[in-house]
Amino acid sequence: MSESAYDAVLGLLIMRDIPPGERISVDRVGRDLGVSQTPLRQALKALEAEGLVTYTHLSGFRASELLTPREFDDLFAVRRLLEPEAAAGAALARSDSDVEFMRDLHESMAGDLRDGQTLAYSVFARHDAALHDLIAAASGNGALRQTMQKLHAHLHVFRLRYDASVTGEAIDEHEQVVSAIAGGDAAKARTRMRQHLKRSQQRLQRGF
Amino acid sequence: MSESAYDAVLGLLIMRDIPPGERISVDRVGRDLGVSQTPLRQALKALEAEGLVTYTHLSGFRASELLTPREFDDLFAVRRLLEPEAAAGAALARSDSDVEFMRDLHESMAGDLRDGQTLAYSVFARHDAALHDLIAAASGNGALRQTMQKLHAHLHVFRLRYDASVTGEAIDEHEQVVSAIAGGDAAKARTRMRQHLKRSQQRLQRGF
DNA sequence: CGCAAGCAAATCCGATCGGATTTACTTGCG
DNA sequence: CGCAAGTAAATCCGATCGGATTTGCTTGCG
Repeated sequence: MSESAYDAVLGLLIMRDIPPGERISVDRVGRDLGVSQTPLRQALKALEAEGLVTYTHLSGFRASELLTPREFDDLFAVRRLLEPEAAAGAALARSDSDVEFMRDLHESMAGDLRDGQTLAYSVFARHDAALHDLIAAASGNGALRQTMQKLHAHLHVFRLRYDASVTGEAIDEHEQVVSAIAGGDAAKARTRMRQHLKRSQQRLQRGF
Repeated sequence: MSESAYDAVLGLLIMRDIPPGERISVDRVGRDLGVSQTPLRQALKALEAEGLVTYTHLSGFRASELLTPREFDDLFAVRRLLEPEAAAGAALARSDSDVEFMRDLHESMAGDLRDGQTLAYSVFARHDAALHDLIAAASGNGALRQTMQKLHAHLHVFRLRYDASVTGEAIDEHEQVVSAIAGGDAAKARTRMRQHLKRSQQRLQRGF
């Protein structure tokens, strides 16, 4: 039950139902979600360990603040260290089903974009996160994957720029990365992921 | 109070008072530590989020298993991605007090080694973790530092090889890294950290 | 002697209570 | 009218309760 509380609060944070910086009253949120304080406090402590909420003694929990421009850059600097290597590793270690899942995800994104023109950023962010995690998983390095997951890069970025519109560029770059992985070309996968992150950062930076 | 419970359980895990894989009874440990179940379960949930304990519904918590050889290699692969960059960043961004703290720590380690000949590995591991964290902090990249902290590399390695004896090599390598950082030479700091990690991995691997 | 069934102890885990602290509002005084 | 003091409501947070599940032991049967 504390697990469902974790998911519920995570959803509230992602969708900005709890805005960044706002206090999280265990009493109130517990009543809203229909869970008691005990499991909710466990969930909030876990979210604190992941850096998504902060906790102060005798003052309670509050949602983490939005990333500063500096923190945004730092986050992408770490991503640039990790993810190109994940892509390279995936190119060497991927299985057929890995590639299949990536192509499915990519097709789903590309299809949505063709249909509706403006793909809701919330949908894109979720799919994007899933694709990057798939690549990390395909690398076979569990520690690398977990490290990337704990960054919660997509969550932080979405909170920052939840009104962003998605250009087709990101989708194109994904296609480039995925095909390099499918082809087993580690060097190409690495550089294309590096390129994707660089451009993605630039796109999101407009608007700071 | 859940914070002190967190620290207490972390200590039990580090010192193998709770061996890897062993069940953690909330009742029992709570009584031993003199804290109640509510804060203890919060602490355990946080430790679960950090990967140090696992949790199964209706079965409770248990201490994470020891690293497999594969996981050990994966962990060091991630460290090799992160820490050389942290060292390079520290060389560029370090303050005088950063360097001072590093030298103090290093001197403390070197001094202990000269005196007692065989430095207890538990002491070394703690100081080593502190030094690596200092370097990460000096880089100025908070995301990078947090990412390294969440790896809990030193904790996992210590649990694996808690009986290891420390050679002077590690201390020497630290000296090399710190002096490169103090000198502001980013490239040198990067390669020396890379070297240190490589050798450290090799040293610890003997005994698998 | 082996195995299964059943019972008792331990454990899990959410709900709720109560003391302590903080926050917000109101009232009264300068 | 402004500010300070006091009070009430909300909140925090650990302790404890009770129902449900698991685990380990014992007992009895084949």
